[in-house]
Amino acid sequence: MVQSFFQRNLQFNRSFKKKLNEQLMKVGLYHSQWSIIYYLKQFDTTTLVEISNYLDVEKPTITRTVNRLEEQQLVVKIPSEDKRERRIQLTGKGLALYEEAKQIVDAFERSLLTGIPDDDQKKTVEVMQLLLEKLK
Amino acid sequence: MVQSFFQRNLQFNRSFKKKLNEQLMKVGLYHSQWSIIYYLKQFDTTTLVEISNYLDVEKPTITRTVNRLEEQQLVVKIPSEDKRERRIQLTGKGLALYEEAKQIVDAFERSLLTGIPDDDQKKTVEVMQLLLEKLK
DNA sequence: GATGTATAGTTACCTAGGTAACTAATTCTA
DNA sequence: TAGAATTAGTTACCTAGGTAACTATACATC
Repeated sequence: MVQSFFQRNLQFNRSFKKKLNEQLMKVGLYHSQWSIIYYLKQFDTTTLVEISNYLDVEKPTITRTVNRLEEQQLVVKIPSEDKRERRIQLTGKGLALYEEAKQIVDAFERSLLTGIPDDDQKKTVEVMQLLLEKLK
Repeated sequence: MVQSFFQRNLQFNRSFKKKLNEQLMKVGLYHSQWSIIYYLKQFDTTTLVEISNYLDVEKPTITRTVNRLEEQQLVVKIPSEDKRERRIQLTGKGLALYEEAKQIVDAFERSLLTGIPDDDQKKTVEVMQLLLEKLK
């Protein structure tokens, strides 16, 4: 049975998330938590809406994941001047975990990408980017 | 902020599933239900384990989705000689829905892929396939 | 033939995504 | 400036993925 372009992508994605979760288990994180921690590291303080826009994930999903990070004391929510929003920030513990997780994720991604020519990687990213734009 | 190869793939995948679900809503299906119906159409009768192996999705997930298809009377479970297994089959209603959904999915996928050169598509599939094998 | 192992499927429970509808605060506008 | 519209975030509830542990049947082996 021939698999369509998209079926293949769905399948790759399931496997990738599974293995990435396995790796991140070493530091007690899930991949969605990692995405948020990674974003927070780059931007110091941010809001739920900013995370939602950047990751293109709906707000309720982000709310839930951030709450779990807060329970683990990896982030704190700081009241803002605009009383609607609360600025989210990595704690010391969160920053330390970032460093640990970064090693793991980098090694994992490198191990997957080695042996795949740069041109092929670039072309694939181009195609994904184009498809993403067409979806919107 | 530069997005990694994999972050981009995760994002594309979220958007793709979202839009595919929107399309399939027209016939009251979710994309995971569609994957199973599509597989059943090709193989006439099959088992839960076969579906699980082919889609590379764990058994409990398949169990749940197949049960929902059964509730909608799109599939039936037929007792087998081997009393452990139950062979799963599309009903008439399921087959009719397959035809409807196929039109929708084909049109959706075509609209996304038009304008993307065949070579680029092929290269992308190659890369995904290679990455998938490396994951195992 | 009894016992141990493998297989099909289910149940319970976890995270990750979504939508709809809501509150509270802010901003826009007539 | 009062009222309308927008925005930040939350709550409730849906499907989709996962793991662990279980039952029942089948098969293998001693």
